[in-house]
Amino acid sequence: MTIKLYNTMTRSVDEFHPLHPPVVSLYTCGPTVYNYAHIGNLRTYVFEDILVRALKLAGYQVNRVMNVTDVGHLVSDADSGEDKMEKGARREGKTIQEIARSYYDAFVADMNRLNLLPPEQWCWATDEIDTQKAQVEALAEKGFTYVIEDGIYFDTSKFPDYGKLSGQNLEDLKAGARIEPAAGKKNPTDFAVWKFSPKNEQRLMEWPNPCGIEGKGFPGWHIECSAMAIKYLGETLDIHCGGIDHVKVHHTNEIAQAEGALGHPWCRWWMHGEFLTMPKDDGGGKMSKSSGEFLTLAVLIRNLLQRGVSSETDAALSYRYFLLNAHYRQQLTFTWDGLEAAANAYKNLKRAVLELRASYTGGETPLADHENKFNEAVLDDLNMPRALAAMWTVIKADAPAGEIYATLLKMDEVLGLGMAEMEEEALAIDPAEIEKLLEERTAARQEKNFARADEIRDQLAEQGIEIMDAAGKTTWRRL
RNA sequence: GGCGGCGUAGCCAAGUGGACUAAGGCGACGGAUUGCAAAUCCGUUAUUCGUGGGUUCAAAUCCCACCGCCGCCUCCA
Repeated sequence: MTIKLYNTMTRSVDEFHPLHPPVVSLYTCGPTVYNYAHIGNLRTYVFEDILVRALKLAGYQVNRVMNVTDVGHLVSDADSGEDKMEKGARREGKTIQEIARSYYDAFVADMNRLNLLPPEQWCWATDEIDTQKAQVEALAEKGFTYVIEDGIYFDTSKFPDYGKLSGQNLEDLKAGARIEPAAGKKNPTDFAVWKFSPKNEQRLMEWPNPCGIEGKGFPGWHIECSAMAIKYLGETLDIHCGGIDHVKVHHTNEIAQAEGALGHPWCRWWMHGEFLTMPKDDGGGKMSKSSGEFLTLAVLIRNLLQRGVSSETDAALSYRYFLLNAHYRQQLTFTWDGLEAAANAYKNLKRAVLELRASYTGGETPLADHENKFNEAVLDDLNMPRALAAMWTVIKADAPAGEIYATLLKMDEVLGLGMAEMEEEALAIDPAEIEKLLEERTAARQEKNFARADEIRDQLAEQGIEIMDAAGKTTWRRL
C-alpha cells in the first residue's frame, strides 16, 4: 500500500517511498529534559506515533531515532542566556544528571500512558559530544564557520539554500528581524555550532573545544540533532519530524549544518505537527514550556478522574482520542469541554469493544470493506478524523460481532487506543453482595415498594455499579 | 509592520471544483423499553459551508473585497 504524506519542504502531499525499502529511517526531535512535557508537546509525539504506525501499516519497517537534549539549549534568543539544563538544576537544587534522568523518566511514563511506541534508538546529547565536535570540525574545514568571542558560528551566507524549508530567503529574514543580532555575528541568521564557556562563570557542563581552540565549551543546540541523526541513520534520512515551530529556526539550521558538512542533500521528507493552543479566556495562545505555566498529562488525568473518568488509563487515552479527532496539520484548541466530549466518546467506545469482545473467538477475520476505508484514510496523510469515522461505522455495522471486533483490533494497530487491553474496572463491592441486593430489590419491586428499590439502585450506583432492568431479569455492570 | 493558516450544525471536526440531497464524535430532542430511571435500539438535529461580489454548465471547494480568529517573525512541540 502506498502512503501519501505532506512534505513541509515541497508544501504538498505526495506519495512517500523510502530510499531503502522496506526500512524507513525516521528522526524525531525529542524533549529537552529540564521540566515536564506539557500536553502541547505531547500532541507532536502522538502525531509522530501515528506516523510510525501508518508507515507500518503501509508495510514498512521503521527505524526511528529520538534524541534527549540535556545540554546546550539556551533559555534566551540569539545564542545568549543560560543553558536550560543548568537553570533547571539550579532551580531544583539537584545535579544536571539528576534532573535529566527524572524528566526523561517522566517523559517515558507519559509516552507509555499515551500508548506511544518507543523509538528504536534513544540518543543523549551529552553522550555524543565527540560526534558533534566532529561535525563542527567538518564545517570548519569546509569554511562554513567563523570564530568570534563567544563561540564558533555558522555563516549562513555561505549556504545558498539557507531558509529553503520555511520558504524564506536571507533578505526576507534580515528585513523581518526584530531582535538585535548578537555582537560579532556576520548575519542575523548565523547561529552558534559551539559555544565557549563564559570567562567569569563556571559552567556545570563543558568539554574541550573543537578545532584546536584552547579552552572549553559546549555544543550549540542545533548541532546535536544533525550530528546524531547522521551517526545513527546515515547520510540520507527518509523523514525528519518535529513541531511546527521548528521549521524556521531549528530545522532550518540543522539543514544548513548537515548539508554543509555532508555536501549533499540530507532529509528526503520533513513533517511537522501543528500546535495545540489554549482558548483566550484561559490564558490564550499556545502553551509555553519555558514560561513554566503549562498543563501536564498528570494534571489532565487528575482532572478527568474528578470528572468521573474511571481510570488513569482511560483518562490518558481519552486525551489521545481527543488528539486523533483533529488532523495533525490543523491547530487544535484545547478546552475541558472538548476533552470531556472525547472522554465520553472513549467510554462509549470501550463499552462497545467489551460487548463485541464477548462474541469473539479469535478466528474471525476483519471486514475488508471497513478495513479498506480505514486504511485509505490513514494512508492519506494521516487523516485520523476520517479513520475514526470508519471505526464508528464498523462498530454499527450489520455484521457478526466477532468480525467487527476483529476489524477493530486491526484498526487499533494504528489508533493505539488500547482496545485489546480494555478491561472492566475492579469492583469496589463483592459480586455476591450485589446479587443479594438485587434479589432484595426485585422482591421490593414486586411488592411495589419502589422507594426501597430505588434506594438500593442508588446505593449500588455510588459503588460504581449500574443495574439494568431488562424483561424479567435484572443484570448489572460497572459504570 | 512582514509571513503563513483558519472561519463548516449547540460544541469538536472531516470534506477543498461534479458520487455533497456536506462524514464521524460529543451534546440535545422525540420514540421504543421501564414502576420511574439508566443502559440499549430507532429516529430527528447545517437546503447549507464567516459576509458580499465574481469565474464556471457546476463552488463549502477557484478569484477579489470585507469582517473575525490564530500562529510565526524570540527559547519553544
